[in-house]
Parts: sequence; structure tokens; C-alpha cells
Amino acid sequence: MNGEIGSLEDNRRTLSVTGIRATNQRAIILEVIRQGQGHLDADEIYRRARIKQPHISLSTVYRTLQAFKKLGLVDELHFDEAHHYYEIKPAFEHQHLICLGCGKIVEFECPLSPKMKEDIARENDFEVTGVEVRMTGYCPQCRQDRK
Amino acid sequence: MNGEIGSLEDNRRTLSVTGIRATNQRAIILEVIRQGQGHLDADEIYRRARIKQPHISLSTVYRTLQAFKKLGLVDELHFDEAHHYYEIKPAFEHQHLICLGCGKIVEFECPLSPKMKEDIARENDFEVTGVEVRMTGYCPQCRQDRK
DNA sequence: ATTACAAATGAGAAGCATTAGCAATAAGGA
DNA sequence: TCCTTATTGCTAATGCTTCTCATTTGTAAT
Repeated sequence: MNGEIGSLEDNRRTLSVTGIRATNQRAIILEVIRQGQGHLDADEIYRRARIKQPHISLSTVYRTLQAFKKLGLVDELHFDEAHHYYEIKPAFEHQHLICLGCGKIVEFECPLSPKMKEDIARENDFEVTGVEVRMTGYCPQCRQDRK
Repeated sequence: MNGEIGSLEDNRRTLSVTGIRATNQRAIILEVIRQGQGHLDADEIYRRARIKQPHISLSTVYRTLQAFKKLGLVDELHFDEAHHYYEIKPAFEHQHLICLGCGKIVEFECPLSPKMKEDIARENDFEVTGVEVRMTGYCPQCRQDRK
């Protein structure tokens, strides 16, 4: 019962393994991000975390997010220029398709990016550590609404 | 002499054609961006514009940049999350490779993106209007320095 | 040229998301 | 359990961008 995947216990264990202190706040934030299906911004994470622990502070959310990012637990995404979004580091590499109408985000796999990465890296003599592909457009629904 | 490509006169003409008022400030800002080889942020544009017209206001820079973006004269890029960068709308589609060490930005062409775009659009039933590929990594020099 | 009107500007204030500072608290090993 | 030190919460500060509004300027019509 206590100790299932995704539970606070489990999250606390995850944190211990990484070497940082396993605080309540961190376990809660990790839980929120895991349950949130990705793509939450700091404020939304804050709001959800407060339901579980009302006194949690926004600073802690930001600091924790930075820590998780550094540990490689989460990825930071920049869909628009005003916010950062966070998602659990995904098992498979994927990219994002964003609707300019409603903000909906669709994930897709992009099988050619590994080859692309190699080519570009070789041509420019770079060591490439990350590839981000972002497409923007309109989803079926929003296309309908715009007529 | 007055009227060469890229001159203030020429920029003023460019503006008239687009339908917005051809003010001094706008001509200067366009000149700065054109001469700047792309990848300038608002503050840098402001600094350079002030050399040509000391009283120009930062607000005007921001407003003008927004206007240019809307007109399609410039592209707005988000390399990091803190700034926006602007470049003259390029004739050929290209992408960016960013060095995490020194911030250097290399442009590269990415010939597969059109096909990719189509595939993704069809699969998700999206109308895709934009594709942005961002790679991050380390340039030869920074790789050297890290040893 | 002159005029009239809307659009654009300058200067500073306001708005946001994010970060920093610091005293109080809690985690984890001895 | 006690000690040390990382972490937290609160608040103030920062930095980029946008807004407000009185003044100025471009433009098209006279």
C-alpha cells in the first residue's frame, strides 16, 4: 500500500538514490509532476502541491525544479517565452507539437533526429548534447473554429 | 549614395511598402538588425540604436520589434528562457546550434524538416505553420577548455 | 504649403516570472 | 539522541517586457 510506484514513499526513495535529501516538499513536487502528465509550469505545480501541503513555498518549487533538472529527473521545456514547463524525463525521446489556438500540446516521436544530430555534429565539429524540435500550428478543432 | 541597400533611405522604403509609418526610429532599428548579423536581443538593439539616435526609447525598441515580427520582417528566437533574440527573416529556412559554453550560435540548414513536417502534420491532423529545431552542445573551443 | 487626425514616441511606472537573502527548521549520519 | 548542514519559507529584489499617457510626428487631404 505504501510504497507503490509513484507514491510518496517511492518518490522519497527516488530522491535518496540521487543523493539529495529526501524532504517532504521534494517528494510532493515529484509526485505532482509525475501525476501531471508533463507540461506543467511552476505556478501550476505550486498550486497542486499546496493542496497536499498548504505551507509549501513558491521558492521551494522553483529551487526544487532547478535541482531536479540538474539531477536529470525532469526536463525543462520552453513552449512560449513567458513560462518554463516541466515534464518527467521521458523514457523515449520525443518532440512537441503545439496548437497556437488552444495551447494543446501533442507529443510525437521523431525517428530521424538521431541521424540528423550526427550529421550536424560532424559538419560543425560540435559535441551535441540536446535536440529540441518544436512545431507550431493549429489542431483540428481550432481550425474549425477559425472559419 | 543615399538609397543603397540597407541604408536608412532603403529601410524607410521597406517600411512604407509594408504599410506602417516610416519613422526614423523604425528605420534605425531595422538598420541595426540588418547590420547585426542576426541574433541580437532587445537590449543590444537598444544600445546600438542609441548610438545613431540617443533619445530613442527602450519601449520603442520593444514595440517596433513586435511590429516587425507581426509584419514578418524579423523572426523572434528563444535560445534561452530569459531573452528573445531577433534576426532578419532569412531567405532560406535554417535552424540553430547553440554552444552551452560560450553562447556561440551556428546556423545550419536542415533539409529533412519539410518532409518531417508533412508526416507529423498528417499523423496528428494538424495544420503546421512553423518548425523550430534547436540543438545544444559544445563547440570545439569550449570542449578544449573543459579538459 | 497647411491642416487635421491617427499613429507613434519617450519616459517612467507597472507586471510577471524567476531568483536571492536570511533566519528558522528539519534530514541524516555519528 | 545530538550536531552539522542542507533546505525551507517568507519577503524583497531582479530583469525582461508591456503598459499608460501626454506629446510629437507621419500622412493624406485640403
